[in-house]
Amino acid sequence: MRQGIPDATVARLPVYLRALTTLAEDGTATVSSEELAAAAGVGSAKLRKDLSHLGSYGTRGVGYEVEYLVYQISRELGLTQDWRVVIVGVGNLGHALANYGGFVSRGFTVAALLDADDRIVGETVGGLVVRPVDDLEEVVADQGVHIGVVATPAPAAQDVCDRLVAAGVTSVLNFAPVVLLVPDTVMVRKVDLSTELQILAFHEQRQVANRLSVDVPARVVALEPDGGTGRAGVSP
Amino acid sequence: MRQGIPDATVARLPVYLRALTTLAEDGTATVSSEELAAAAGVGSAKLRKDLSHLGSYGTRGVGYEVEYLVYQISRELGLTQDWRVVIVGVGNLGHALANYGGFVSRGFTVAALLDADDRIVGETVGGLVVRPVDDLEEVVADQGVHIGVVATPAPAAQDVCDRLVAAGVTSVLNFAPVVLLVPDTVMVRKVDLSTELQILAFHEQRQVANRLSVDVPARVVALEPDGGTGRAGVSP
DNA sequence: AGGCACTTGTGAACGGGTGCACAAAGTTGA
DNA sequence: TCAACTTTGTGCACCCGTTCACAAGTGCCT
Repeated sequence: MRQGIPDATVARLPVYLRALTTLAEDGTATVSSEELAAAAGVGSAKLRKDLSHLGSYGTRGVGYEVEYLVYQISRELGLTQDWRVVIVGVGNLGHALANYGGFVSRGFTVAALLDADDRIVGETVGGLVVRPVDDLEEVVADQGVHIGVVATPAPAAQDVCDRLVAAGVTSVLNFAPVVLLVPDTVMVRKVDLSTELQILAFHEQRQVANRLSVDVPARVVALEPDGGTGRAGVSP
Repeated sequence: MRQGIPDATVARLPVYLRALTTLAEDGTATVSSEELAAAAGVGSAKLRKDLSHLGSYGTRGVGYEVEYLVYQISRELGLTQDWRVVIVGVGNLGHALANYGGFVSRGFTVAALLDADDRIVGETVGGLVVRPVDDLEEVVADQGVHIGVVATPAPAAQDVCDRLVAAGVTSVLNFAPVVLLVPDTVMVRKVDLSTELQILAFHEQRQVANRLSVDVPARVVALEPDGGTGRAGVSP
């Protein structure tokens, strides 16, 4: 139970945490798995199983104490300690990240902003002065940075990543549209805006296809309980 | 094979597409599953299985023709048509999105930028004049918008989403840190920066714990490395 | 023409995650 | 105290995705 929380569960814990803090702000003291699951947009069984991986923090017949659960999830995610983050690349996205309040409120501290462009270095963004990217190694070492955020243009990303890793960073959040190569001791997560849009486009296209096939003899459509890939009999 | 491409595969197609266009720019004509898989950061077997869902587009003994595969994936993702996108909320993140080149290059057109703040309305961002959020319904209808991007603060997100859906949008990309409720005919994808960081923090924490326990008899794991948040001895 | 080297496409085994359904455990009210 | 009710925690069956391993197909060289 304590041993090894499934990845899928870990990925959902922040969602639960968000829902719980909202509930706490509204003054809710306890919450049932059903309610919390609804707020988080998952099934109640899944939620209970997820939480059971952390321990037995609920009370049968009652539910979960909001504040206590917030603490337990925070602790499990490692949010009770302060993580220092360095953001490399202060373009449009870097600006957004530097000004994003969600970091600080969750126990993350932006240790520094770095950029290779002389025109940006020296500017103040989100309360921090942008420093030259050459300070990378110094910043990571002196400030004890754990997490690197890569928000550079694609061509610079791998190089920046290499330097982060060499300097001792073991987790990287990558916004650049490239696949970063790292030693397997380092964890990389990628966020790609255009990828998300393309996935949406795929489903849009399929929906459109479905809509068009509505007036087609219904026989074929009915077979697929799964909502149907709809592509009934279309041959290329 | 033609019937219903798995979600996991769809999510990877944009990655393959990116790798392929890079290869194409470098003048590569054909590529093996091994090479392409390496460039995309996945296993070669997975890549082949993914591509096999689209059809038999490879040549045994040779590999895949880059340009042809680009076309096939693009078509499957629906990128051969132009999708019109409206971005609601032109704060830091909205700015970044509006200026992001990756949209246009992939067949997405930003139809309009909307914001509720009078101080921002009228500004020109990424070549477009920001319009008041009241124009939402008009924009969606007149411009034939398919996809809505929600980049508003959390409190406004659900309302904006409702209006998008009511106006006819069937896909939503949500950057606000809330779970959007939509009818199940509408598809929502969520991108949450702080969620990603929290997942990294979890793995960081665990790595640190592992490092510490290397030279310690394994039993001691139960100790809290966490610098005394107080609640150490709480028993249920 | 025939063998060799290479690469795709896929059947089959495997593993992890999801959802159901229910027993266990706690609460409330009489 | 006891019975009725609520809600958690979990065993189990199922499903989807991943990985392995290999037969089948293709080009090249002799």
